[in-house]
Amino acid sequence: MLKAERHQYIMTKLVEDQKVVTTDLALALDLSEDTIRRDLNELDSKKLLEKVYGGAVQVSEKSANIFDVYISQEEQKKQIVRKALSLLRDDQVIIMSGGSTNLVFAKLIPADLKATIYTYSLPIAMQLSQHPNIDLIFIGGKMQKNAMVTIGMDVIQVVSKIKADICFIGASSINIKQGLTEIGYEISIVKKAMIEASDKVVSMFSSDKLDTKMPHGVCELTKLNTIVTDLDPNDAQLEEYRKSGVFIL
Amino acid sequence: MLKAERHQYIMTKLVEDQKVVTTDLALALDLSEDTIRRDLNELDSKKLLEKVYGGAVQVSEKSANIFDVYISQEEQKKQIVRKALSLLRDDQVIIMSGGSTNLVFAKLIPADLKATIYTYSLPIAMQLSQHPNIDLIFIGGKMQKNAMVTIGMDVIQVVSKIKADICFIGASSINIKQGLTEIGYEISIVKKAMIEASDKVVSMFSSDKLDTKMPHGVCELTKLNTIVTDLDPNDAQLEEYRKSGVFIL
DNA sequence: TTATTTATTGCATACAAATGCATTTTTATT
DNA sequence: AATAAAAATGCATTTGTATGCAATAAATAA
Repeated sequence: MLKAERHQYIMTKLVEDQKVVTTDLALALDLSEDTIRRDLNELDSKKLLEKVYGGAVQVSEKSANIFDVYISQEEQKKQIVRKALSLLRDDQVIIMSGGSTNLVFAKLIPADLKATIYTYSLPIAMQLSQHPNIDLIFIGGKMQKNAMVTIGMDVIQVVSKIKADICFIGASSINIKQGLTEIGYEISIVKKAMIEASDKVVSMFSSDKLDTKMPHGVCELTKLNTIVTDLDPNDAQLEEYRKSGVFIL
Repeated sequence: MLKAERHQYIMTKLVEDQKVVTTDLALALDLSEDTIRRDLNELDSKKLLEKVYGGAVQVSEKSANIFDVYISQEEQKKQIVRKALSLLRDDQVIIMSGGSTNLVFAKLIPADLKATIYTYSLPIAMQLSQHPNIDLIFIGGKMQKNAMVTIGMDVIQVVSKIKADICFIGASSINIKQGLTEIGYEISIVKKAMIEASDKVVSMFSSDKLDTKMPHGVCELTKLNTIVTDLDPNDAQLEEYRKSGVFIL
């Protein structure tokens, strides 16, 4: 009896009885329990069943929701993005980068805003697809799976053809000298293209990103029209940024 | 009796009665109260119920998430797609359309499969972005927000340049004369392009789609290599489809 | 074909999990 | 505060599991 046959038998039995017991299978198939256990582990790793102590059961119905995106310090981020809502106007063409701050922003966009939004972030697109009045365009390409954004030349090509009124760029790091910097090269390129494509550039980030740097430059501070943080615009921490001429919300 | 079964029993009982009592369960399952308590504590730590003095009660309804995608008759769909898993091979280039059946399929793709998958469905991309070994390419364009898929010329252009080994197409309707048909014109066009781009065409759908029609044609039955339904391949309902030469899984 | 490698299987052994019982601690109720 | 029920804790026993190893079967190369 081939292994594949055995697996088929086990899966059939599992559907019939909702469960299988290691010892029963060993008896029925005339094999050692070891072999059965190895089979069950193999099927488990393929997510075809769930191995449990003594046998296996069908894959659990609940299937943990993949679509839950955890947002750290959501309250703080809400405070930031609420300020940025004042920058929105009807009929704008908007580009949004990824990042959890932008995701929170997307959640809070008023239901009556009519606008066209380009994004390359999967969670942001999911969020905006719930919005009744937004024309949503997803910028396709190869997915960077952990960040759930598309990257690469396809993205650059599309972005560079957009003529947007405003773009909202998340920030990994920002400081006076280098301006915006990113940990990933590819993301930095995409953000450069976003900035070129937009009349107005807004960056939202929490204050712990201030005065930090990453390897890949995105743009000088002077390219930014507006930055939005959790701090009061007059906060001492923002002194140098104020001097650079960027508008602080 | 496996522990998993017991937990299942407890959860069922909990839904029926809104509560469970330690001593009753011990009696009903013929186990010591200690074991029941350990079970209840375990389920509590998994947030599946709330342990209280003397037993356990239901956990308060968890908040509905925007990202929750409701799948009707998920069990039936699982049965369908499980059959289709046998069509997957390492190193295939795959195109997947949208639809909840395909979403269920995406969930069940074994973790060790290495493949490249193109899709234009947001939920499917979210799902596949969790998969460790799949190269995922999202096909961008204007979002059709209710279906959470991209549509339009951008999609067609990308799809028509793909050379795929296999495509998985959801079906709105299928019948002998017209073959696959769709309610939306744009989706029908995209699906046509998918079929052209793929060596092998697979369509998965539940049997209630059989012998129904929609306004926009996608393809004749003969263009399909394989169809997968919840029915047994030899079911009388599939008689005419068998005659058409399409392989039925 | 034969030789070599690789995968599969069963066994022995050490290890971990599950369970019930006795005992102590905690909790709810009067 | 007193009491009875429930829960926690430590322990012994049973049962299931992981691991290395050897024998065998299957696949691949020469």
